[in-house]
Amino acid sequence: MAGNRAPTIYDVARRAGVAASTVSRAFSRPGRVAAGTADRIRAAATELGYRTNPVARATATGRTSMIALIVTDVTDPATAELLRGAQEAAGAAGFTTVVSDAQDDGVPQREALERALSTVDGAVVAAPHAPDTALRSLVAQRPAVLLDRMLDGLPSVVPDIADGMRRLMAHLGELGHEMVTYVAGPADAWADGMRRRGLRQAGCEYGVQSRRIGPFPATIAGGMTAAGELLRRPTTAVIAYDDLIAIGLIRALSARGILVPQEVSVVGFGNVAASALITPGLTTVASPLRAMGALGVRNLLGLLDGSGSAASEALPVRLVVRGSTAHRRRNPASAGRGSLIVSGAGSYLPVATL
Amino acid sequence: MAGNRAPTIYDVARRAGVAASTVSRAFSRPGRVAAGTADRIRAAATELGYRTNPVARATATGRTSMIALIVTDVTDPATAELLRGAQEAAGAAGFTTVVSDAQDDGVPQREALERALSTVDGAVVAAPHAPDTALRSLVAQRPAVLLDRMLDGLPSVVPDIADGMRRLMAHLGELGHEMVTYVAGPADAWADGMRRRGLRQAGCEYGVQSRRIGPFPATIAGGMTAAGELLRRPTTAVIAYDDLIAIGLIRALSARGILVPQEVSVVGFGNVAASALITPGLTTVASPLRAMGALGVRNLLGLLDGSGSAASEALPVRLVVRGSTAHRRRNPASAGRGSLIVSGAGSYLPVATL
DNA sequence: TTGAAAGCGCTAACAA
DNA sequence: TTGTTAGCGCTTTCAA
Repeated sequence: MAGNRAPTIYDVARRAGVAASTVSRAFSRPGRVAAGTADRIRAAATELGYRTNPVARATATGRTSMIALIVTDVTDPATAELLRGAQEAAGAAGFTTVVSDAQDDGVPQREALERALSTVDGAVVAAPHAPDTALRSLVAQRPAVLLDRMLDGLPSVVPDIADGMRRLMAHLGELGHEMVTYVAGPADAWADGMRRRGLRQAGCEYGVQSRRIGPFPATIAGGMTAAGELLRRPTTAVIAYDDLIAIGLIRALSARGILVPQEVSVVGFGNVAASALITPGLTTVASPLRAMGALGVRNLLGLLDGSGSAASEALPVRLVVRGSTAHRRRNPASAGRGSLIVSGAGSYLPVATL
Repeated sequence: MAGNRAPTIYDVARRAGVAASTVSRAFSRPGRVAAGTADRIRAAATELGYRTNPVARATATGRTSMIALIVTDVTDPATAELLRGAQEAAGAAGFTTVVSDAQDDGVPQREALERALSTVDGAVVAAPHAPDTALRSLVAQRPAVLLDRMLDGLPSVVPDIADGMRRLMAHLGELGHEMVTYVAGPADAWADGMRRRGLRQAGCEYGVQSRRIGPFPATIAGGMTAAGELLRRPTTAVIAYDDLIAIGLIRALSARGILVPQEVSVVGFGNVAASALITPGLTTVASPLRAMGALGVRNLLGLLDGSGSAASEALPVRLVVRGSTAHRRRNPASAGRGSLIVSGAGSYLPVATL
């Protein structure tokens, strides 16, 4: 028995009666080898149980066919969807994915990130709150495309937030709301800036006023905190930075006896699984997460083989209407207890049909 | 300018005035080199911005310092926790993680899995429903440890299901339930068998009868289906195979006007995030997912460097009591039922405690 | 403790 | 179309 090590191209070459380089060609660029020869080689390979060794190939070519998926929180449901899309696209293109959980750029993770980065050809990065500088230093090391965030001229794939905001405003406007409160997410988040801008524009467009509270952390706890502030500044409709905040909001509001959506409508961004599970279901803007992950990878791959442009793309979103939004009440039934309804602003609302 | 390629040990060697092999030693096994020399080398390395090349090292040693995390569903919240724990442990040990989403062993993914497998030193596998044969062929290729599932003598890390069942039974028994219905998960799932066995044992121990319906898919939809069958065979307490089924059950039951927990108590397994979000909150058995992921990796690493045993370990679970369980009603108020529930929207049900 | 030299398995000119 | 021949950057005997 000739040792137990895995067979190499040399073993295959000997058995097929060709040179090792021919075997290499047969696998790395089929077509560059005569059909008959290729058949013999394939036959020999399967007999021997030969499998190409990606590591050896990588040393020789300098390309590993691996890409890093760098995220700040694997446990975030949105991240998971992004990952799935990215993995599918990578797998389809023959690439293996290394996922690195950078956990908000914590110091201990830095080393792991560096390690991961040095073995991949490029990276797809979903790090909504990472500091710009961190991203820049990352991009300096390897080609990368950003997910769910834009930065300078760096290639990225994002949802069309402005359009999402427009749909939200249209929806809320139809329901008779004349003013909405935006519960802001982390101040450094690119998405937060986009939502604010979208809010202003859509507000003009649909004649809906807006004001803002926050920032709050993009978590359920953050939303619960925000609810406190909301109580002091009544409103009939709130747009939360994301689903998690919206969920926290709904929970805290409900706990205090405020009816959602009867007294206040709440909407979010994201359409995470939990938004369909809570009571009432959350009306939200759904980002095409899976598609974003996949497109991010495809764009990165295009960048790597030079066939792609380093452009940014905004993918269409869709409005998912659930139970957390309702028509603005003319006469709040809950007059007795600390209602959230704004009585003022002078104007009586036109009651549209539901 | 000497080209823009990354510096190698040769560059460092020249600058430090030593041989390349000495530089190699300085990084791969410090201590095997004189302190002064090591200092010079380190200095030269940082000046040049040298970083070890993991790929080259891997060709030379045959070990990549990467491990695969093979899962069947990245979007499953439990999987995400497992991943996080595994990643932390791997990172701490200087290992990079490749995650492969095998998606229930679908054919197209097979190739991606093979690719991933051939670049790693070993694998941690969280594939609750994968066929035994798939696991065996996997383990034949690389050392592996199973998560949340046992198979033969393969090393694995699992939760202490029997104990979880005991706690559940004790809890339900205290609440006056004399008979529970177990809503089974996939028949081929190892965990399902364990739950059934645990159920029998704990039933004896606490004098609680049990019967079983199913199997059902371990999804919310599966739970909703199960609810239909449950209606035909009334019960005061149900133990679901997992949280997802339990959630589906609660939703479907509520939608039909059955009060949880007043008319029927429902418990699950897993303590996924959503179980705290639904109304009522789900009483469930929490597995130490993060710890399991981490331990799985550590055990794998032990296996790889020969310092570990190929044993299986069961980690302690804990009972999380929320609003979905209550004392058994003497006289079920089925009279006015249905009218009490506003399906999907109302805030009549008590808001679960977090 | 250090250096010289031979690989690891593959790819990529360059020739034939 | 195929073979020859250098590497890729690192580790690892084996000597010195």
